[in-house]
Amino acid sequence: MPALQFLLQHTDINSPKGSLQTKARAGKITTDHGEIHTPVFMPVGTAGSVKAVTQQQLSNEINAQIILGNTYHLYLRPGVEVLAAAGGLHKFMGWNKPILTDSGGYQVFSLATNRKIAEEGVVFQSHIDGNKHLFTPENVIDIQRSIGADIIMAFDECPPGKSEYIYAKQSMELTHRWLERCIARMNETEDKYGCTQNLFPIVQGATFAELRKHSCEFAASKNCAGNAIGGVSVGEPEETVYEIASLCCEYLPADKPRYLMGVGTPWNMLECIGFGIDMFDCVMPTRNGRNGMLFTTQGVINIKNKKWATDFSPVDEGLPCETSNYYSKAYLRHLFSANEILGLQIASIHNLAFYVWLMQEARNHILQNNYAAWKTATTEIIKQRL
RNA sequence: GGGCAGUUUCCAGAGCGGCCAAAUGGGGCAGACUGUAAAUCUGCUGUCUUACGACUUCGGUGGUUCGAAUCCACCACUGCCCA
Repeated sequence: MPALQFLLQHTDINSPKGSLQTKARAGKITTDHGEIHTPVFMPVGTAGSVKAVTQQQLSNEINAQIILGNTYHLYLRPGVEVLAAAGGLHKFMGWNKPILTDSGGYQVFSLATNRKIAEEGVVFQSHIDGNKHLFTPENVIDIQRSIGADIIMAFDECPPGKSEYIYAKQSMELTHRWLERCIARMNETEDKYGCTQNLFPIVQGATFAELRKHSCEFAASKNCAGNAIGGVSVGEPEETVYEIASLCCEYLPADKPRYLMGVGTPWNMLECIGFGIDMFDCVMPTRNGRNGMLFTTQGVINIKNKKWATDFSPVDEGLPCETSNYYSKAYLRHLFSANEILGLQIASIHNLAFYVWLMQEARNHILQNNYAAWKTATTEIIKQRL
């Protein structure tokens, strides 16, 4: 019995006749750690930290509703024992809102040179010390139980976007068998720390419509609290991501939240909201922020460029974020030039605030029945290079 | 006044007769980054040219040599030491 509830509050389908329509939805997810209004962007806090950002900033300034952690990273460091002794990741890191943990499936992809996949599971070579570790659907569930995540991701294989059909099919089938083992493990283990934990299956199938459809139907048949679409934005063109997301939304249940994993750019998210996606996560606002790329209400800025050296206007005046309003572009560029840590912090806070704000705006416009028009106009602005 | 060391492309600094438009680092300029092995990575950085290539550079002047950033002479600066 999942404690996670999804209330579908409004769909763009209800827009007045004759107006542009999409399949965008506004909803509310309720977990034991609080509510999540969708569409939502979830900042990535891989190793129990959203890089360069404090929990207070996440909560108060960025208005993050939920963050991610990563099974693989947290398992390696600090390890399950420390997390269990702390009473779970929420207490350990001081974050009282919902947490979603990725299963380590993405590391099957990103650490491809250091792992070996088999039916039983995946043997990883730690990127930290080279030690070998076995991940199975069962122990990945156990680890995520110990982390204490509100939303637990099934263990999957995330194949490259350009995978051949045969490989994609076999990989998807393996992911499906692993899903059944994850579900079985969930059923035979208890929630930890007094809060309900909910498993989300992950749809795979690479770029093949037939496989994606089948994978969606398979995931849907498990009747989990929500469903995720994986294996996107892993090397395939943007248009392909849209096709997959759009297709999957047709086959994933409408009364459950849909999570598009690892996506993406601000305009990627706006597009996919239009297909009926509710949840996103991506390292882009933090990683690209640390590398000098700022997403703003006016467009994209490379703050390292000399053109900003004497631009004393705020990083982003159009955003309701104190940090974005307070510091100037010239100052932030200086911090990057001088290799000052504060620069990474400001850029990360700003980008995350922008992502979260963008989702709030999207939600507002869905509720106002004018999402399509707003999306088109907004995309054109925020996509341009300044 | 005497002795020694040095003067290289934006900076620091290699090079000590041809493979040098000149290592390396810094700085500068630009690009990449999508469930984080990333405060990272990749280009470019004398002029002209899409490129091939051509042209002008290594304190100044003059020499030696087929050929000089590299050798010689003088000059100009700079640093250290002795008076």
